[in-house]
Amino acid sequence: MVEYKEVNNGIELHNVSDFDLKDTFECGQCFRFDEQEDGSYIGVASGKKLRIKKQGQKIILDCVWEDVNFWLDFLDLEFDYQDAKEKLSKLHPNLEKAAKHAPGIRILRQEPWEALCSFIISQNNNIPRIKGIVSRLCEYFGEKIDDRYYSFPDAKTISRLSKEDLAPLRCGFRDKYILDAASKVANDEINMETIKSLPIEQARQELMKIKGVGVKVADCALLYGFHRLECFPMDVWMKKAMEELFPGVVGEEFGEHAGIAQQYIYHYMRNLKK
DNA sequence: GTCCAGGTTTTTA
DNA sequence: TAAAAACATGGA
Repeated sequence: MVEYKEVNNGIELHNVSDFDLKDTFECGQCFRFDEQEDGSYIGVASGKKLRIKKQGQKIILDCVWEDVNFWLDFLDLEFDYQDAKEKLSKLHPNLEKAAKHAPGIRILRQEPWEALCSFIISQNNNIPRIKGIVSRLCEYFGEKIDDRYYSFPDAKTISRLSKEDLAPLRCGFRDKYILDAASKVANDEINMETIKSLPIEQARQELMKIKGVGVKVADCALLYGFHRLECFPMDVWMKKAMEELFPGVVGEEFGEHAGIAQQYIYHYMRNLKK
């Protein structure tokens, strides 16, 4: 169990291991946490703002006291990643290598709608531009938290917009996909609550009713937005990684925690290229 | 100017 | 049915 106490500059966490800020926030799973000059990260989730930093071995949260449990959950700090890593590492030597490359990754529990919308924007796009579009989406249509930060606009808000309204986002052809997703979620044609407990293939099919959502975007939404760890999203990087590092292996073979393996591998592959 | 980016849809053969 | 091409935008 993670424990915490109030200290002079925030809330100090105890009993946290297998967690690194850079590994977690820069492994490609989220687009709304940015590193600050002092090495801390600031981001927003569910309309709440968090500043988080490492001080020596200690993690310090800067947030409202009442939100601590929300952030512990969001950061997935109660899950035993060491155990998961040990089990995954036994499956393949290259998976062990990948896990050691970014041992502090945790799969964030992002909001379903935000994850879905973000990964619709991600298609045929690069990460800096995805972050820019998501940032403008929040700035234009989210609710103001302070002078610099905004919430992620909900589906109902976006469903009332037109392509013209979305023009300043400069998201290109993805505008119609965002609007289709927003209207289907807002009018309950697709129920996010229901999807949470649906068998994985049915959940995938539900999300794929949205224009612009194929298998990969659906899997990303399920893994990052619904915390369905059995999902193993395959993008161009993962396809390359599987060919080169795991010939003859398919993602399902990594089992109930395949999604965690996917993050280790994705991050590892991208850093190999540099 | 060309190529490419955490894909998907549409068109073509 | 399967393989190309198109899709907006912007940085390299």
